[in-house]
Amino acid sequence: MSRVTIKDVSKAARVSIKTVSRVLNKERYVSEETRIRVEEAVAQLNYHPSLAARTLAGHRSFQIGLIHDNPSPFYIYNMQAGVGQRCRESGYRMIVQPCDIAAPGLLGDIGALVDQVQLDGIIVTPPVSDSVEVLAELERRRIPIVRVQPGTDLTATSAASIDNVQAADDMTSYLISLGHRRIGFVSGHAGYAASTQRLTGYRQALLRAGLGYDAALVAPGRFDFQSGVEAAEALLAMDHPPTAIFASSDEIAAGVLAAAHRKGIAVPRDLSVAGFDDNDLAQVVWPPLTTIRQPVHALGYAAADLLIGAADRIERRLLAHELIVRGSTSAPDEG
Amino acid sequence: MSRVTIKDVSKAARVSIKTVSRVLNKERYVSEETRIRVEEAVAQLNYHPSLAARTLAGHRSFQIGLIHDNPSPFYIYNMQAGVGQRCRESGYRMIVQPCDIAAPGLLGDIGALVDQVQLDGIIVTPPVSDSVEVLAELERRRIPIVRVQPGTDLTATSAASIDNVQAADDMTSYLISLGHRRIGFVSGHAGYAASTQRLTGYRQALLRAGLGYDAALVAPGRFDFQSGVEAAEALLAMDHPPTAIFASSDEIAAGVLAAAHRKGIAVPRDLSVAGFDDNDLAQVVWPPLTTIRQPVHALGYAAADLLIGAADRIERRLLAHELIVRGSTSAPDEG
DNA sequence: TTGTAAGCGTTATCAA
DNA sequence: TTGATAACGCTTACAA
Repeated sequence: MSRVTIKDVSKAARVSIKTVSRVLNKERYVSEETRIRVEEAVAQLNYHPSLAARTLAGHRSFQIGLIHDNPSPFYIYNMQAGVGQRCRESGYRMIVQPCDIAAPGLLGDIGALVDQVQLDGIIVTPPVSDSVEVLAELERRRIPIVRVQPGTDLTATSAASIDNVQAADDMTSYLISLGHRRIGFVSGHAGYAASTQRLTGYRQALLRAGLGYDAALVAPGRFDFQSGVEAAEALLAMDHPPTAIFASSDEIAAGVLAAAHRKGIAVPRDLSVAGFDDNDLAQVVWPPLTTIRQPVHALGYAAADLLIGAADRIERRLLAHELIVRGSTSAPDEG
Repeated sequence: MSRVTIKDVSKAARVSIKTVSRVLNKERYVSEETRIRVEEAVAQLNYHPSLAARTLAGHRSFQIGLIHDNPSPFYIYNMQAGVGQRCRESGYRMIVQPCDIAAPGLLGDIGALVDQVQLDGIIVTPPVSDSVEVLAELERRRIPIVRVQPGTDLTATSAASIDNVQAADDMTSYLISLGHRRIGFVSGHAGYAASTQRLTGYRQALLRAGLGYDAALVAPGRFDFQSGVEAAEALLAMDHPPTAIFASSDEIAAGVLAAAHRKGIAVPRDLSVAGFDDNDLAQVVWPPLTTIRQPVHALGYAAADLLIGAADRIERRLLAHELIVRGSTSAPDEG
């Protein structure tokens, strides 16, 4: 039951260890005949090279890290699905490290992860992607970084994003096309870049349509259910309440719907509710909601792809909204 | 910018490499004075031992795998949080591998993971935890396995579970204590062990209370929203409709609530709705729902703990329902 | 209690 | 196009 090593393969294929290594790493200068013999031996013995040995001897670990401190299970789930898919395609492993951005040992934990595992690259999702401390710690280690949806220092690292402004503009334009003239807006949490971007898109669409921007129609939210309830109650209590409300997240949208129901307002007949579908949440529970899907899976795939390589092969057609993918040249080659 | 090695530490502490290794591994026979000197050097140099080298030289990789094919983001999120927490406590890394239980290459993928990474142990969540093929593949590799909520072959491996029967019994008893005499039940998906267990608990509580078990009050569900809607419509259309409905999952419960609203039935005044809170979903959107919390985070923690050791230290008080934790003796020691 | 030397299974270097 | 040999950074014998 002991391990099958490269030596066993080399014996079975009657070549040197180095030649097996060449085949494994798809190096050039291996004759077709030799390659086939080696590959047969590999399959025959069910050989899997030791990652530890490859890491120690070479300069790649075939492992990438995914760091997050995100309260949304849906986001994490889809992100991991995308990153995981891209990893599997190239034989990489995904090391997931949930973290607490406010924890005192955070920097140490991340540093330890990078050093101990010798990660080939690391993906950070919001809000960690905008932590200057974390970014500084990672940069000191000269490890390829990809930030997902960075809100600041957009050109500092590789990044994968969607265009929140455009998406919010599209949704607002859609509501306008339905005939709405007074469209309320519930914003996201103050500190998040996405909040500002979505508001910008909303405003931009209104102005372009000649409807004007009325600050009274914008209520503050916090990306959660309760803030949606509160914001909707305020908006619906106005003298001239909006006929449509655009929520900055689906949890907010669910809260808006709940508030409308409480007031006996029919959705979508008397009130159109639209929202970003970050969480798949509202769609499941509340079909009357109109949503813009945030392609988190594709974001994860693109992020991993920037690390693993072959960024050109991204299937952009998968996306509800165009990804903005910026690559760095320091990404390692595919293995 | 090159790596800090054990050699650098040994020089700084003026001891041999082996002594540093002893301190790192908390071996005995190191004088207090030496240990302190080494630890200072480690901190000073910000030294992190190479996992690859430790794995290659030793017989531990300090990495455990978490395999899942579960459509519930909440489940995955909480599971990872629990496993991740336990890993961090002992310097282990968590390798997450989402999979498709129906994919042809599944067994090969899992085998490759175990062999390449030399995992110290592996955690499998439902429904993978009941796949005989996967379990056989893992057992061939003699790797410590922990199954979460196994439905079959309960004694085949280490496992972490909650008592679904007891939890459903408790919830049903609670509804009875509220005065309900006709309590509907919406079951989960047919193939899942949890479905049967929850139904058993429901029935058991009814019989004990002398209310009798009426199969007409049991409607089939599939753990999702839509099946909850359909089941509730059927139950509420009966000549003597139930005054309470116990849903086997929170998504079902959300569907039940939606159906009740559509019929103009007030919840919880005219209809009590109860459900398992697997997803945190219903609690967020619908406060009138009574739920039994499934302590997924604790399940993950316990599962990782079985692998990493020190099973005794589990905080059982965290749990809504007692965990059933069965350990094997093959778990590696803490590092 | 501490140190020396021989691996662990790969890749990198250099030679053939 | 191939192969020998020295790393890689650590742990495990085995000595001292």
